[in-house]
Order: sequence, then structure tokens, then C-alpha cells
Amino acid sequence: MTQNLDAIKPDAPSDYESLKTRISTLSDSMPKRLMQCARYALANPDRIALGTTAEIASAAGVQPSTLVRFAQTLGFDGFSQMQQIFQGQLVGRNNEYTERLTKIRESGTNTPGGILGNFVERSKQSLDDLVRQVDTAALERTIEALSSAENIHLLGLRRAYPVVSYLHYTLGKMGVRTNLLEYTGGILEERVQFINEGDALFVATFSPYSPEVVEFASKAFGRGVAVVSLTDSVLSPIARVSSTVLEVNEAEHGAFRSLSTTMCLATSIAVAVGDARKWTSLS
Amino acid sequence: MTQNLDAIKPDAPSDYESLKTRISTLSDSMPKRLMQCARYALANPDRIALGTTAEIASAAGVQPSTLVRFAQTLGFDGFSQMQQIFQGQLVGRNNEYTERLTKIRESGTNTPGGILGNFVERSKQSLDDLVRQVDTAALERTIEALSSAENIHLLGLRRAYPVVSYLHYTLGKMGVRTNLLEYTGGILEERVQFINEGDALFVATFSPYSPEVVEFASKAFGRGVAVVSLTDSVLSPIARVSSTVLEVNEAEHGAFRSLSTTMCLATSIAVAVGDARKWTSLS
DNA sequence: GCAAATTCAGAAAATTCGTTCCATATTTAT
DNA sequence: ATAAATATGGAACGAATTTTCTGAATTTGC
Repeated sequence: MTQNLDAIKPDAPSDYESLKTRISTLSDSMPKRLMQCARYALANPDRIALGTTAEIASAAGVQPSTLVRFAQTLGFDGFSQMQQIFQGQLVGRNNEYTERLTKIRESGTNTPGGILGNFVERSKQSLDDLVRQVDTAALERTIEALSSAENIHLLGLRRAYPVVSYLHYTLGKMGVRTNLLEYTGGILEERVQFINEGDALFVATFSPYSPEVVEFASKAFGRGVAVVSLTDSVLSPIARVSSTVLEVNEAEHGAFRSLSTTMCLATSIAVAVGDARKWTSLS
Repeated sequence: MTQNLDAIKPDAPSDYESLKTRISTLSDSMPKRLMQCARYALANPDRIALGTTAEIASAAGVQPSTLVRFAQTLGFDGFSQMQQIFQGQLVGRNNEYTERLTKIRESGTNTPGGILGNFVERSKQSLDDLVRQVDTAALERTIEALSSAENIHLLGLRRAYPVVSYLHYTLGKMGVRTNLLEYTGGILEERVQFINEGDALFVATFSPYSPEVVEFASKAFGRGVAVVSLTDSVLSPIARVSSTVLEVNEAEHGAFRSLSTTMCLATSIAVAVGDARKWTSLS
């Protein structure tokens, strides 16, 4: 006796777009209260995504059970299943990337092309996150600090070394001389004494954070030097000894992270500092 | 009897930014498991916003009760209260995202944010071009050449130096030893003699192409060494002295090019070579 | 205008969720 | 080394949430 009931819902929309289509298709034949749900859902997708049935029902002027029937009318088992679609839409942009990523992953990540495709997708997402999350004020303070400094010192080891090394090169090309602190043994800390109060220290460090780098920055910060740090989390120990912190969430593949987003930010900093210096030097 | 309990938490972060600040402030004094929560929360804010304690706890590798204690440590009554902050961030972010993008784009290329937005857009485009134009066969030959080489030598000057320096680091992390050729004066060419026939030379060079690098690669190529080159055009002089050429069109802003796309490709190569080497070393 | 079918509200049931509690393990201080 | 303090895992509890169910109300077809 239940075979009919089961048979009528083999199909549930799997993304927000088809859900919207389904609603508009069925809304003609919907009774009053379900129509009310439909209009509220389309007008307040965020509240559907985050609220409980009780809250939403009260806001939409219906009973909680009506919401469940609404979801079932659209082909879902219940309200919760429909809610997931709305949640996916809320996360939004990430969705197209994760969708493409799973597609790539299905085609295998063991071929060189697959690995590259994976990194490219993740890098693009990282770049979007960068624009979205970047602390514009911190970025401006960075430019200000670096362009007004008497001398710019650059420090970064391991994975961070290419970043500062690139900054060293690019800033140099723009006529901004910098002091790249290379690591040539345990004498790093001794060189703090050559950094003066009017100088700026740009330090990049990523998890796992090199203790020497943090120690160095700490000493410089203690001497009143402007410390700008580029790191991967506010939990980074470098954050506490910096006047300005720039955060970058870099794309990962297993344990290995690319540097593409970081390089994008670094280049922008270099160009902005170069511009700013040009203005002041022309005055 | 409850006045004390109520009194000790008059303070709960009311927005995502101050929540992040609070986490980073308290993270120093946090025990292991709470630290684990902190890191997971900052890395996966979306999942905190949408998931249930059971789901999140399992994904973060802790107990549900630990999540509650984590929220209470931050000043909230419980997990649910903290979750609302994450939800607010999720909703606000989506509404602001496109708005923010256009604002950045309109702010011109003279503000730091504008420059960054510009680079991000161009980098994303470059990444797209990379997947579309990449010579898969050349990429596979590259992996093959590097993973079967007795020794891998890396060469790149100026803007290309960060690339090879990063490869040196990443491959090293994966257990693949490489020889990074640093430029310490005019003696570069003399070192060709240390490169043997079974070795591979990975050389990166971009316009304007350093004559020393091309000359060096040419001599190595003449000795029968496998030369893989990473460059910005098939017209590059390095192409004629390479067994395999990888081409990357990097994002530009005026005269200055980012390295983000190049770094993405470099990372992929490193991971692929690391994988391949692992297979063969396990045999 | 009447009967059948459908829709609805509200209560009740079943499940899930967040939170608390406590015994055990671990760290810290002495 | 020992004791005190703190942190942790896991079970248990109470609250809240989703879903089902039922009788009443409304609509539909004739």
C-alpha cells in the first residue's frame, strides 16, 4: 500500500537552480499555504538555510508541518533535505569550485595534468578568498610602512624564502633597495642590531613557523621597528610581534601548498610600494 | 548562587573579526584540544556555520563536548551562540562579495586594494589559460625526465630565481634532492662540467632572457643532458636548447608580472615528481 | 448544494541536538 | 616524587527540532 507514495518522489533537485525551477513550475498548482511557503523561500533563501522550522514557519506565517509538506511536494524527503540545498547556495561561490574539483578528482589526480588541474582550481579559489578576506586597512598600512621606511629588511626561510626573494628582486627593479636577510647559520639574531628604528621589517612565515624568524621579528619589534608579517593564520606566533599582519590562505594539495596566491599578494605589495615611493621621490 | 557564573562572561565577541582576534589572543594559553578547535574553526568557518556539533567535532577530530568548551572559553554561553557569529559572517560575506569586487575594480589601480584586485583577476585568467594551453605531453615528459634523472639541477636567475628556489625546497621536502645553482659571479659556466649525462637540468628564464642562463643550458644540452625549460614564450632562446619546453603566460600589470601562475605550475611539477619518485623508490 | 477529495492546523511522536556531568588522564607546581 | 589543578573523553540528560498523524476545514467536481 505504500508503493505509490514511495514512487512519486524519485526526484529531488540537487542544486539551487533546479530547485528554483521546480518551485516555479509547481507553484501554479499549489494550494494557498504552500504558495505562501514558495514565495517566502524564494524571497528569503538565507533564512531557510540557517533557521529552524519553527522560526521560518512563524516568519512565513505558516505551521512548521506546512514547511515539511512544502519540501515533500518539491520532491524531498523532508525539510532538512531541502535546507541543505539552500545552505549550499549560501556557501555560494565555493560551490562551483568544489564542483569542478570533484570532477577533476574523479578523473584522477595521479596524472601530471590532473595534479595541475587540481592546483589551478584551488589557486583560483584561494585568489577569490584573498580578495574577499583581505584586510584592506592592513594592506594600506603595509604600503605606508614600507614606503616610508628608511630601509626595508626582508626575512623569510624555507617556503617563505621565494616570496621575500621575489620581493627583493621586484622592488629592486623599481628602484627600491631592500636588504634580503639570508640565513647563513645561527648568526641570524645578531643581525638585529643593524636594523634601526626608522626601518621596516617585512617577514614571511608559514606553518610550521621557524622559531628563528619569530625570534628575530620579536627582537626587532621590541626595538620599535615597524614589523609587517605575511603569514597563513591569525594563530601564527608572528602575529603577536607584528605591527601589521597580512593573512593568506594558500591552496593545498595534500600536505603541499602552492605559493600562487601569496605571490599575487606579494607582487601587488611591490607594485604599490614602488608607486608610492615614486610619488615621494618626485616631490 | 548563579551570579558568579553569569558574571564571569559578560563578554562575547559580537562579530567575526573580534572573534578571530579573541581566538588569536587566547590561543597561547589554550590546551591541545582547544587549540585543535581553534585551528579548525579558522580554517573551516563555513562548516562551523552550517554543521552540527557531531559533524564538526568528527571532522575536527575532537569530541562534541570539546566544541562546547571551546565556545565557552571564548566567552560564549555555548556552541550555538558562537555558531551564530559564523552564520552572520556567511550571510554578510555573500552579499558583500560582488559589491566588494566592483568597488575594488572601480577604485582604480592606484590604491593598494585596486592593484591587488587587478592582479587577482589577471592571475585567475592566467590560471585558466594555463590549463587550457598546457602541453600535456610536455608536462608528462618533464615529470618523466625529472623523476628518472640521477641528479636534478635547478637554474634560474632574477625573476626566475624564486621559482627554482621554491622547487628546490619543495622537492627536498618530498625526499628528492636537487642541486640549486646559485649565481655567485661569472663562474657559472664552469660548473657545467659537474652535470653528467644521466642528470636533468631544469631551467627557468623569462624575458629578458639572461644570456648566461641560455649559454649554460646550451652547453649542458650539448653534453646530452636532459634540459627542461620553463619560459614565457616558444620564441624564447632557451627553447632551442631544451629537450622539453613548458610555456607559461603570466599575469601582467604594466611592466610587472606576477609569479602566481608559474608557481602553480611549479608546485604541480614538484608534487608529480615526488609522487613518481616515491613509486620507483618503493619498487 | 452536496459528496468526495484535498488541504490545513495543531498535537503528539520520534529523533536529533546541545549541553552538562563525572571519572580518568594529563599537566603543572611544589 | 607527590599532590593539586587542569584537561579530556564519553556517557547521560534535557531541550529542541523535524516529522508524522488525526480530525477539522476548505476546496473541488458534479
